[in-house]
Amino acid sequence: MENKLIQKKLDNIEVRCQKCKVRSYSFCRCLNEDKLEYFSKISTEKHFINKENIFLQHEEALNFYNITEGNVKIYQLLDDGRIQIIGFLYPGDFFGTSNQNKYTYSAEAIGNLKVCVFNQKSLESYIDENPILAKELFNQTSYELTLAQDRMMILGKLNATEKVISFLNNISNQRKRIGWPNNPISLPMTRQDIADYLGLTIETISREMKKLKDEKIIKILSTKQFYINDFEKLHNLN
Amino acid sequence: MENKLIQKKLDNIEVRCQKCKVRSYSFCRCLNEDKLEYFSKISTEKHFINKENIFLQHEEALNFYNITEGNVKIYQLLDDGRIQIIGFLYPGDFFGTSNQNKYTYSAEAIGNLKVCVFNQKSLESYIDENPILAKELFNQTSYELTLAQDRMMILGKLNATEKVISFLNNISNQRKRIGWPNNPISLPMTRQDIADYLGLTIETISREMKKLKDEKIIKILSTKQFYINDFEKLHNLN
DNA sequence: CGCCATTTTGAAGGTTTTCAATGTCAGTGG
DNA sequence: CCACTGACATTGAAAACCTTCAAAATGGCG
Repeated sequence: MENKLIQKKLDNIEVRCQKCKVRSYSFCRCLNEDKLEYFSKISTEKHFINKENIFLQHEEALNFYNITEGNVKIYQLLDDGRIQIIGFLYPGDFFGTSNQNKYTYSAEAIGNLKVCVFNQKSLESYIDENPILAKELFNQTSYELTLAQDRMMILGKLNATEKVISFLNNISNQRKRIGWPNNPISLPMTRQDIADYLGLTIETISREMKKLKDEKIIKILSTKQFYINDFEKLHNLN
Repeated sequence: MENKLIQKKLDNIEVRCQKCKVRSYSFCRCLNEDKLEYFSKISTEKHFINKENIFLQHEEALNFYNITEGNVKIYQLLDDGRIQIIGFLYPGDFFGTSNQNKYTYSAEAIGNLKVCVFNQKSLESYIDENPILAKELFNQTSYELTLAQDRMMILGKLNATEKVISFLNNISNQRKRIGWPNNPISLPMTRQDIADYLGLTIETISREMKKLKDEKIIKILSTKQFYINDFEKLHNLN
C-alpha cells in the first residue's frame, strides 16, 4: 500500500521535470532526457507566498533553489537596517549560493512563488558525477557576474534619472528573455523595492517616474503597471 | 639544433608551472602534479608595464589570464567618459571572462605585471577533459559573485566615509589572503583609481583619508602607503 | 633643482535625501 | 453601498552630502 503511494509520488516527480516550463532556460537544460528521471528525484517542489522568506543571510546554507514560477528578491541588510537589494530573480533563475556554508544574502518571495529545491550536498555529488552541470553552472555564474559588474556601474556612476531608466530597460529585456510580452509591463515589486535596488529613496523613484511620464516616454497605467511609449528614447537615455 | 632549443623551451615552461608562487591560491591548484607538464604547455607568460592595457571591453575575447605578479584594474567606460572600476585584482586572480565572445570589461596593469595567458578555446577544451577544473572555476566564480554582491551594498548604500573605510579594510584583508604583511599597507593604485572604484571623486577620497588621519585611525606615510593605528575602530566603522 | 603630474584644500553649487503632509487604492465592516 | 482603515505612493520644502570648480601644495623623476 505504502509502496504504491511512493511509486505514484515518484511518477509524479518524474513527470514534473519532464514537463517543466522553465527547463529550456534553467541550468538543468544541459541534462539529457534520460537523466531527468533520476534528476527529478533529487529535488522537490515548494510554494511560497508574498513576503515569505525562503532563507536568511548567514543561515546555514542547506539548499539551492530554481524558480519555476514567480519572482524573488535577494537582499543584504546592514546592522542599522539599511537594505540593498542585490537582485530581482525571474523564472529559470538559480539561487542559494553560500560562502563557508552560510547563505550570503536573504531571499524573499515577491507574490506567489514556486521553486525547485535541491539539497546542496546532493546536488554537489550529482554534479561530481555529471560534470557537464559544473560547466553549465560555471557559465551561468560567469554570466551573473557580468550582470553584477554592470550593476556596479549603475550604482556607482549613474544619476537618479539614468538609474531608473536602466531599471525599466532591464525589466523590459528580462521579460523578452523568458518570452513574455514586454509592453505593457507589470512591476511585481513595490516602489520601495525599486529604491532599495537602485540605491535611491522611494521619493526619488516617484519623482523620476513622474518625469518620464511628463516627457511622454512612458505611460503609468497603475503603480504596478506601465507602458513604454518611446522605446528608442528609453534605450538611448541608457 | 632547433629541436634542442624547443626542448629547452619546453623544459622551462614545465618548470614555470611547478615553481609557480601563486599556484596554491590560483584556479589551477586543483590539478595534480602530474598534470602540470601538459598544463604548462597550454599557457605562456607575459609581462606588462604600468598603465598598459591587457585588453579592452568589447574586443574579441581570445584569452584568459591569471596574475602571477603585480596588480590589475578592470573597468568599464560610459560613452561620455565616465569610468567605473569593477575591481582591483591581485596575484592568483583569474580574469578575462566574456559574453558572446567579447570581453565584458577592460583590463589595465597597475605597475609591473606578470600574467599567465591561456587561449580561451584551448583552456575550454582542457576543462572538458578535466572536469575538476570546471568545478574549481564554478566555486571561484561563485565566490567572486558574492564579492560583487557585497560591492553593490557598498556602492548603493554606504556614505563616503563608510566607503573609504570598507576599501581600506578590503585592502588589508586582501593582503592577508596572499600572505603579505598587512601593516603598513602600500596602495598600488592612485587616488583617482580609488575614487573610480568607490563611485566618488578624488577630492572626496582625499578629504575622507584626512578625516581618518585626524581621528588617528590611520597614519598616512605617503600618498601610496599608510599605516593602520586602530584596526578595531577601522573594522567597527565598517 | 625644477618640472609636471598628482594630491590636497577651500568655497560654492547641485543633486538627492530627509522630513512632513497629502493623495490613492484595495480590503473590511457597518 | 459607502465610509473607514492602513499600506503604499506622490508631492513639496528644507537640509545634507557630495561634487564641481579653482587654487595651492606635494612629491616623484629627469
